[in-house]
Amino acid sequence: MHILIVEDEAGIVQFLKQGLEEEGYEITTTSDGLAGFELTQKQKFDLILLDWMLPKINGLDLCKAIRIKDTTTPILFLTAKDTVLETIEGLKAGANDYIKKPFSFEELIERIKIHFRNQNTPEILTLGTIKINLAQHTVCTNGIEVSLTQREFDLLTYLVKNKGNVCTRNQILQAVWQINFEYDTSVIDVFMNAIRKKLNLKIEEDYIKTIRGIGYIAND
Amino acid sequence: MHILIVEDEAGIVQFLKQGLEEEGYEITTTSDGLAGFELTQKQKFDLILLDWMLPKINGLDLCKAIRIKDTTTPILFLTAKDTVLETIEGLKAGANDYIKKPFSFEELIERIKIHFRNQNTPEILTLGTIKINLAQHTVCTNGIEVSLTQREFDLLTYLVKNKGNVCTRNQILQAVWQINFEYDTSVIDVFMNAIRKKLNLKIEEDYIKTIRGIGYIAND
DNA sequence: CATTACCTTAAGATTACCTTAAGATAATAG
DNA sequence: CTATTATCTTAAGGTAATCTTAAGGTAATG
Repeated sequence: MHILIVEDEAGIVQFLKQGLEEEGYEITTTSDGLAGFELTQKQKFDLILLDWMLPKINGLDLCKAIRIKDTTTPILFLTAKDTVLETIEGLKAGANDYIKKPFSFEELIERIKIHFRNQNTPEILTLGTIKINLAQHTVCTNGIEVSLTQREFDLLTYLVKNKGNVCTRNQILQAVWQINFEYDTSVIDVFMNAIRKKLNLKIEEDYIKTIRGIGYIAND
Repeated sequence: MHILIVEDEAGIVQFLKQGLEEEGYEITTTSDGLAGFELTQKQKFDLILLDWMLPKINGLDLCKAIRIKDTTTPILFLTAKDTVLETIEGLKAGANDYIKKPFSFEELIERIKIHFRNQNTPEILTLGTIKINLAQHTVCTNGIEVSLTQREFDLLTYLVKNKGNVCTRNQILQAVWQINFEYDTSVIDVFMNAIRKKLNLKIEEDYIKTIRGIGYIAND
């Protein structure tokens, strides 16, 4: 679990980083809002801790900016601005929690954990007659096991997890290949081809549809 | 959205029920923990507000009991027990938030909304009987799916997003074609034609009207 | 009635995707 | 540590969908 901390007071950063690392989280820190924003656009974090008063872009605006593209990553304010109005403003900006300084580290941990609690995705994903068993790392179509390579498996899983929504090529590259920038490659095509072959999907057969110019979509 | 309130102080119940109903939520209330538990086993709520001190079963135990079978429904504590230790205990029992009395009703609303935020009602744009589903990248007219190409889709989406406002040809070129300078082309016409054909729009039919000399306007 | 803007169609150009194969890399076994 | 194998990535040719251009027709405007 990778947490981004955007905070400019070195002491607090140090305190948080150390404490959270002891809890087993991977931590990235930055001290100004602009750098924080750029980080969030380049890579995906599992959770973001935000101070309100920050150089360049303040926490509130940063929160809003992140939420334009990303509506799911939990954002927790951690700030000395403690009035009700400020709290409401923070939450309205898209934050998931608003914790006032001074705070109990123990409580912070618990409030962070809330957001990781229900990330245990079901063990078996389905797409029509295709079954993906995440625990066993196996894929069956019509009851017959099909052997997929790692990348094939990851790609298929990603599409199925986002069943019903278009996945853009860039989103796929980010999620499956961890390539974070605009990049001209045709790997996706090659793997889509492999998957379709192994699962006997015709292109017209709509379990996985190509959306020209955008990406792909999985659907039962 | 259906909220269960488990709280034994009649005044608070009344206050919450009324306020939340005004916000458009459906409210069920009960004043003791056991009844609350039985309700949760019988029906599914979208969110649960819990007091700590309750007759028969206290809020903490109730929370744990609910979490045995149901790990997803958001549970919010709303209690006068305000120490850090109690907060942590509440969160560890499986609650999603812990709000201390006295609380601001406005803040409560925001903290409730957090949990409904990503119940992603798919973003659907409409224009009369035409529905555009952005996530699925599909367009339906009178319930029948119509297949549009990328450009057609972008153009239609742009017009519908600006429903009620005239879009000039230059604005359209900028938004859909990323052409930023005065440019003599008739692509727009070609695509408008294609869209109208595919969606069975007559020119007199006013979902999309031509504003001669200016551009186009979409309207229900 | 002349002019202008828009509609419509079709053909050529372009782009995106599919497919295959070969070279590069990583994992595994000898 | 090297050989072998499996997997990943790059590259390139083919194909089909899509986009753009262009040109003739039609309706609106003054």
